[in-house]
Amino acid sequence: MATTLKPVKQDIKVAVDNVIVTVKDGELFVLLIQMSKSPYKGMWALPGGLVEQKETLENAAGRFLKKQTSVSNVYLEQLYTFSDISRDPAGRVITCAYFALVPPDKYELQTNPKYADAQWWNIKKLPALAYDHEQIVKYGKKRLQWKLEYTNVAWSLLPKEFTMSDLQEVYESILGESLDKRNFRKKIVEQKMIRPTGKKAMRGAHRPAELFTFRSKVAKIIA
Amino acid sequence: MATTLKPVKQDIKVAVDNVIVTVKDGELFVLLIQMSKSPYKGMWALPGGLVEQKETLENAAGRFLKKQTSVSNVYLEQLYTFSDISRDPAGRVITCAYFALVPPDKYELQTNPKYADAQWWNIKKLPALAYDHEQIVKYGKKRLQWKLEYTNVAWSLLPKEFTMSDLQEVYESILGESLDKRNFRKKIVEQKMIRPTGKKAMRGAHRPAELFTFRSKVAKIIA
DNA sequence: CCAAAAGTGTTAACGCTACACCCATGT
DNA sequence: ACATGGGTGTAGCGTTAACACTTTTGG
Repeated sequence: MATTLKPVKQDIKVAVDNVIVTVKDGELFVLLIQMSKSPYKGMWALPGGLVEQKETLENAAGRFLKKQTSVSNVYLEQLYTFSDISRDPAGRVITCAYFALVPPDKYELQTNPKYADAQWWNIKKLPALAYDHEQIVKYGKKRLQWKLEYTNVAWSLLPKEFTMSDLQEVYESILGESLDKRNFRKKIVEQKMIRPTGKKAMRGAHRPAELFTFRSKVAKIIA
Repeated sequence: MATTLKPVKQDIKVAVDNVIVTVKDGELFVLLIQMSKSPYKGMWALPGGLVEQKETLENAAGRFLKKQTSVSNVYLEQLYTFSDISRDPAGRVITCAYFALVPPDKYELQTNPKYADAQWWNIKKLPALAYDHEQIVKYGKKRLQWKLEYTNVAWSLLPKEFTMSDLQEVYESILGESLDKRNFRKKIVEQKMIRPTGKKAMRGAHRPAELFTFRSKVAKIIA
């Protein structure tokens, strides 16, 4: 690489955008903010913004994540860097997309005065998005599906303790298909990702379900 | 994303670096250039450089690839964007790494006066690399191994016509393990990636081998 | 005729899929 | 007692992995 940094006429701004995902009621949701200024006033977009001079892309993504959801210590992964020349009408901006997985018991949406609104949107029913954000969301969804099959990322979308059905629901909502209960349990048990807590979940007029917890909250390849 | 482009004090340079890979004699090779200026004078590094104001990252990667190898129309994929604050001692530079697969019959190394030298290095015996380039090469190698198993990228590393053994050699050198001849052929034939040309390769004192060619030179997921 | 790589099938183990009934609880 | 979700086993099928000999050429 030849970054001899003689006066170069490069003036490209660097941003990050987060695809923040959670699962509620068996459906996948993405966090979007509503833009309050033109040219995309009123439209929805991924939360993000410019990187600061002295922070890494990952730090920037974490910073914006915290600003919107007040969570930290969640799964955060770089997705892809988008660089179309006219992706931002306001100037030359490239954006590095991250995706974050937020468990349903943890987040609290922040009302940021800078944006008109912030809301979870069902990923199947998204509004029109600003910039190239529709493309980014699609990319993120696909990556999540891959990750789910080959790693233990699912832990990032569940509370500390959960039932086998909760876990299966997460898989089904991400993969978009229903799975066989017995085969699912068998696969999960074989992988040794989770451990029974001994406790039971009493959730209504039926047999209580065993509660599990993840053995390790570190990303691991299980395939 | 809030790129309202009010005067921001962001001054981050954006570069690309290429992990250009080929296979020769059953071994994986990476193209490195030798730096002619301090602070890394004499050390080896990945070919790359700053992105121009009006080009995408992918275009920039293609441009540097062509400069070094005089090839175009080869497989080129974005790897990851590296952004450590002090990864470049000369200033704040983030780099988007790409990897390129070059077939052995196609390239011609360009002698670029800007660099002391450019050479193929066996990936198992790399010299000390400048910047964070060792990390980038490792990352690229891992990605290539994944891609090989789930897609038909191998076409990018072979000449138009090749024998089954040539193909197997590519797989073995990337995966770093030897494969069973019969099972390998069976798998490849089932995947329908290749087609016999009817021709034979006469390469010495042994039975001639059938020559094959790829049906499609477009990246496809085959798993 | 000898050396060298090409080409070819079968079997056993394993993993994946499909599938139906009983259990524990609240009302 | 009934409605609701929780929990369990097995058999068939397809896929993968292991394994050795014959063929065709050049020297």
